[in-house]
Amino acid sequence: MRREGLPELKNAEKGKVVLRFAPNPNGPLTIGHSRGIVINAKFAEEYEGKIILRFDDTDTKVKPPLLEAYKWIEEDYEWITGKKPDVVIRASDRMPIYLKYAEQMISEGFGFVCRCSSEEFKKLRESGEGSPYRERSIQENLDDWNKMISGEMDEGGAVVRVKTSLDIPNPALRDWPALRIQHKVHPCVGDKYKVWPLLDFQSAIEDHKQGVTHIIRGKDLMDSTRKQKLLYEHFGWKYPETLYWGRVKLFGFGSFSTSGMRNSISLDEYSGWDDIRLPTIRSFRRRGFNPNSLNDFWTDLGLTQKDISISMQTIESFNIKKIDSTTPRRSFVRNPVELELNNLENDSMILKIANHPEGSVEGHREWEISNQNRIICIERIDLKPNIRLKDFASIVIKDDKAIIESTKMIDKRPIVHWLTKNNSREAILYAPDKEEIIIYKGLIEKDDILEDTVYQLERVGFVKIEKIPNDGPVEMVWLHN
RNA sequence: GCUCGUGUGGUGUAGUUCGGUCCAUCAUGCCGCCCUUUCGAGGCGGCGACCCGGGUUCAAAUCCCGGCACGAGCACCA
Repeated sequence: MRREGLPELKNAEKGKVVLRFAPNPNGPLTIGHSRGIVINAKFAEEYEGKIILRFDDTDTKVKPPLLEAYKWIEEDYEWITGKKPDVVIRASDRMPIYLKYAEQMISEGFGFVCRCSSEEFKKLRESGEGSPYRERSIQENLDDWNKMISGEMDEGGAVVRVKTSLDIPNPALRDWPALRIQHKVHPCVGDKYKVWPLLDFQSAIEDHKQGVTHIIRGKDLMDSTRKQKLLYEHFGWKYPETLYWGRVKLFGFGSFSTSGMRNSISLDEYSGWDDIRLPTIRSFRRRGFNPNSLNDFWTDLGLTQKDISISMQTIESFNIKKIDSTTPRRSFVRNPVELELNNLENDSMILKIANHPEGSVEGHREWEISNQNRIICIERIDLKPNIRLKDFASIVIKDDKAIIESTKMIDKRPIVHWLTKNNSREAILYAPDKEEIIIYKGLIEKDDILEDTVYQLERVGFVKIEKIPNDGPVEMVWLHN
């Protein structure tokens, strides 16, 4: 039995599945995030469920939210899935809820305020001891809690912990921290809150409030699941089904973290979040990737807990399959050499060049060749005595003359792409190469090109034309071979 | 160190729940051929893997035991 696509969801009822995708809005989405979007969207489609886009923006210090990123992420999401999420929420909007549950936790004695420093607690945890603050009275805890939320207590002065058994073998789970003090201004809600929940707490509460039935997350969050289950037991809630995926590394891209990219961009090492060297969704979109190929790619990878390394070539091959038949061909001559056509059969003629060799893109371009218009350009690298100008004629090159031998295919000489000088204009192609951008200068067809359109430049590769200015060169960005 | 997870061809992936139909699937990659007026696409063929060692069994990728390797968590990040 061979399985196609994704595995089945446990305890999933059609129409009742609720999923969520929860990024940190400290930057736009990367190609790595797109896995979460694609997989969740796929499951939502299969089970007729809904997806919540939740912004986990409860850290103002280490990964401060970027105000613009909320909008960007919604755009990125929509680009990938072709639709909007069913629900969009921001954790920062829902602070009263989290604080209320935190207080309930303390009042009912399964949470406590711990005044240990992180170093102190680390030592205690290692030796299997509990915090000296864990056995204080509920009233003492509540008093400290009020100092925390009023702003009386300094950052680092205390955290709220979820009380667990100290006998749990996994040290990561013991008395785990749920909320901490952060006085820094939040770009959305200002300085209203002095205490912010940590991911494990905020996410646990919110998943319950939203009725999330299935969580799909990275396996680095396995201990999060375990911590949250402990919290759910305290509250008497039922924890969602949970699935995990492993780490994905993209060959060809170094390790990019959102905060790292943010820093590099602020240092002008990159032109912006859509810099063609960056593995962001915005960059992929800019370069002309088809979002459906991302869907096919991640679905093909499926959902495994293995840590994997993927070649960009694999993603690209999915994209080629998606776009090849609908992408018009054009001619781009790098390092052009001018030649004068000789031996024309007619004084004037119009060449019809198909937009696509298989005809899957309708139409053609018309190139005029005449006695007055007989200068052509080919790439310097193609400068050989006997070549064939694609779709036109076999020629012999002598000095700067291209002497037509025949318009018929008379032998198997190399076929090269070319242009008439009259129908050409300057163009620049920007291609990412690791940390560099390689610039190719050349000539492109003057007519029949459109901005924001993906073309396959014959014998070069797929590109997107970004700008066709009135003056100056056409600007193009590299997609792939 | 403690805890958790993962190990199928170059890269991914199916099969592992209920052992036989698996001399192991599919994709990508690489090689060759065909087709094609692109170094693209398409077609055909080929290459190449069950981490290791024991055990159970008529039979093990699949079950058991023991190693090994890799990754993650043990943050007042997400």
